[in-house]
Amino acid sequence: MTESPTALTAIGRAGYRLTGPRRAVAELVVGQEGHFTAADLVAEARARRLGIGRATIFRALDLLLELGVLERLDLPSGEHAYVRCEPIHHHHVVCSGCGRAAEIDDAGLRAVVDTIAERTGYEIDSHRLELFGRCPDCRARSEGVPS
Amino acid sequence: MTESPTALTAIGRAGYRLTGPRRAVAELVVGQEGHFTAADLVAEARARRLGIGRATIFRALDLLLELGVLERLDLPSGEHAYVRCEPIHHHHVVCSGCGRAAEIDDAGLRAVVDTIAERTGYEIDSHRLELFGRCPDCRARSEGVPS
DNA sequence: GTTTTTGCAAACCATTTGCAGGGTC
DNA sequence: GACCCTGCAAATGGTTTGCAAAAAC
Repeated sequence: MTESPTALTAIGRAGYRLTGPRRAVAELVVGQEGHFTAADLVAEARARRLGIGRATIFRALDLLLELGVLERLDLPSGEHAYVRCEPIHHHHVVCSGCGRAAEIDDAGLRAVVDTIAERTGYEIDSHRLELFGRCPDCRARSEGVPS
Repeated sequence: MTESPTALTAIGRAGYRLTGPRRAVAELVVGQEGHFTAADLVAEARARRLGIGRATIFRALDLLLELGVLERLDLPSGEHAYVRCEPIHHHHVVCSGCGRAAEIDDAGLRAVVDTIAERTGYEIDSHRLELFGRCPDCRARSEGVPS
């Protein structure tokens, strides 16, 4: 169940130095349940007295983004948050209750993108789909009362 | 071809006061070709010596967002930008060349969202799809040289 | 030993807010 | 005339940067 190796080996393999602070940030990231902000990590690092500076956390996040271990989310509120993800899939359903994110595969989206490209004449390089809702757990927690 | 009325009548109809600064911002917005940032408008307002403060511009943008005349985009860079749009459609293809955005309708997306809801068990409240690519004009401008 | 990385603090940028004066309905 | 809106300047919050010391290779 250790997912840290993914992040850590990615760092090493990419030719970046495997330093203490980076390990620490990777661990913090792995410990996050749902989505989280840079500020969350900064706070947690301080709370645990890890002695890691803001800047280092931001730099580590950038690195993890670049390696595809994390993805940056833009929440409806405009906040920037991050979620862990597999380096391949690239869409998430984010729970507005607990912040947890589920990864989703194509689900027919490619066809939609192709349709749009055709209709608009644009050559589409990239896209981002973000979905927001309530996860099964959060629904169960509140739906026991059917009015 | 005047699109200003849309924005202006929307403001009035919604019960907000139709003031000089708001008119001015609406005009600036209408004059934008592609997407733009709040900073762009601030700079332009200052260049034209309109005497409108930053705060007012931000407040006017919020208003236009609320009225559905504008939509906020999160560019791949993480920047916040705005585009004019019809109050109904809610997805855009943004040109990375000129910044112009085309609106797109469903194009099968609803089915995709339903599929995702079914597969993940999430109850999906909202979603955001942003596409980035090159518009026909920008493609034509550079594609004259087929290798 | 060389090069990368870190921590700190200051700088920076975008956005928000408090408030007195001015404009709109 | 009452209330909404504006400008200003200061506060805020998030992110970046410069640089000397420390760590990794």
